[in-house]
Amino acid sequence: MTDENVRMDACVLDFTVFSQSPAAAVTSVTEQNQPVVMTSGAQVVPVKLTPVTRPQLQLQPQQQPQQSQTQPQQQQQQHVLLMPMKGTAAAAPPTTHPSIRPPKPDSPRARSRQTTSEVKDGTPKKQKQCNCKHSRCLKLYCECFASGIYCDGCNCNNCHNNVENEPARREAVEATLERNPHAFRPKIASSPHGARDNKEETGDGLVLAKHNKGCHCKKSGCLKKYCECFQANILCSENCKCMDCKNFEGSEERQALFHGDHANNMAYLQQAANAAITGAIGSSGYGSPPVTKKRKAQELFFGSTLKDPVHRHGQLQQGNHIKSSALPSLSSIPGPCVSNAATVGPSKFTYRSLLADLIQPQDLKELCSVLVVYSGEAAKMLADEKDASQKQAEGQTEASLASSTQERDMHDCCSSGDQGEKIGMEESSLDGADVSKRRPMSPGTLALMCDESDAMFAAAVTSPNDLATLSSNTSSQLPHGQGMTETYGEQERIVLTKFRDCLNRLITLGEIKETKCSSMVRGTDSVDQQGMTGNVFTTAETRNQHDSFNNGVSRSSLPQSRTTTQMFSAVVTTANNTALSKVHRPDENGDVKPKV
DNA sequence: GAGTTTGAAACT
DNA sequence: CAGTTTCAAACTC
Repeated sequence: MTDENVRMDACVLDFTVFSQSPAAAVTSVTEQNQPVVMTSGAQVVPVKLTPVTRPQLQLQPQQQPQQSQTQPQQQQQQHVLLMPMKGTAAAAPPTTHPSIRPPKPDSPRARSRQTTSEVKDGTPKKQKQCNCKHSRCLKLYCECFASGIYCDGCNCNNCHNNVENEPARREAVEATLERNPHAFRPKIASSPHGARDNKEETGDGLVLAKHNKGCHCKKSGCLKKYCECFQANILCSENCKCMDCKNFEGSEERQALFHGDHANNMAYLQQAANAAITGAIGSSGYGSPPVTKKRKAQELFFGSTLKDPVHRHGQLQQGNHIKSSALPSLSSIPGPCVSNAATVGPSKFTYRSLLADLIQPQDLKELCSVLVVYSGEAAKMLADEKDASQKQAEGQTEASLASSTQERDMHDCCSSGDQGEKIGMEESSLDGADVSKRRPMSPGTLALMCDESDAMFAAAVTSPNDLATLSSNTSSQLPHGQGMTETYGEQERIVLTKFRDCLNRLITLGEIKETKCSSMVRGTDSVDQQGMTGNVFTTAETRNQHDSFNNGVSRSSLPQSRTTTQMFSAVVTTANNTALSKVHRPDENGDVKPKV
């Protein structure tokens, strides 16, 4: 038995850490400093669960030799069964970062079901329970077992996935791992480190992770939850061996499925899915009595008509390309593209994010600028409050020097082609005496200021004066010494608070838009699909409503970012009345007023 | 709620 | 490794 690593997650066991050094001891703790049990062999690991998870299970004392701390009873916890790994570190998936790891289904079948069943409309719901009858919940058929947790309150028969049958369960774990050392590893590659490489947000909010093994769907078109990819809300990838796949970006069937209000139009959506699948099957001939259900049938379609039955997914664009020969409406969609109403055509559904026309790149830029300004203001405020006398003692010379230094730093940072590397280089280079000569900005501020493209930032800060003022406001007011960390914390708190306000407003806008869209879908049987195409707010009614957010100004006369801009402005206004009311705001003098 | 469909897992 | 069977969830009626 080799060592294995497990990282605690708020809800489920994250097997991605198996990629870490096998010898590395697990040192993770829960938010409540709950230790992670880390030994060889199958283990019982206490895991703090989110409120949606199951009630706490009893631990076998002998199985938690390192668990010396008493679990707080008020905390709902789940004991995740650590699976023995047999030297699988080499083939482990990318590592993840706890802070940015997205909600990830360890097993698409198991985890995504949990996710979707637990949280709906923001209301936590009880975790799905298995109904195993013949597997004793000791095979991967069992969601609980596959998820590495004990069955608890399930509807299973002859369940052995519990503490009482821990030996049997352990055997089953080992047997499973013997068959497939990666059995308990996440099937969805969702490494944050590689997030920018293999994951990205599509226009409709879909996360482009990859299923490690890929699905093998034949009949569902990968548009039903039978499909692990679909269930995990990811697109099929080149790893998939699915037939007649419609779960690729640009797929109008998929867009039709996702279009509209997910929660309130499931029947509609499913009907759309069925129509899409049925239509595709009919056109492809797959729906006709198949000679065999096996994949040999693929060969019948190869080159015969329209379908590449194997690799017909968006990433490869193979299927899209082939299918487009029969679907001219899609033929103009180049590569992995975001759906475009103009190219899809007036009679086709096209899904777009409800926020698609609310958020523009320049809005993000402006938001960053606003937050940077707030960061500077916060620093200034704190500096004034905490260290007024000290700052005066230090004199203006040093402050000026630091300001100019910081200005240069920021400019260098933001002029760099690779901001991330630049930051890293700066951080590493500041290990020595250099660090004492500079006044580093708050990490959050640095991230805000540097984690955006040069062009965006340059556009946000339209003049060198702005840049200088920003940088000086951001850091030059900071006192030296131990107050720095405290200041950073407060600085980041304020910035994050403002950012949260922005997101809340964005959510509100999206919800309103969503409500309008869904009512549109439900309210009429003859939905103008053209109106639904590309922009869910292209009907007169919704446009008018949307315009209400623009203070009555005709949307056609507005930049599309207007709503977001107003949102940011509202945040600024709010902040003026709250946390930063005491702060001398540069924009009051018109110097560093955010471009919002 | 029963029956069917589906595809992953398990098995041969 | 491919084909077949088993299994439980998803889905349909």
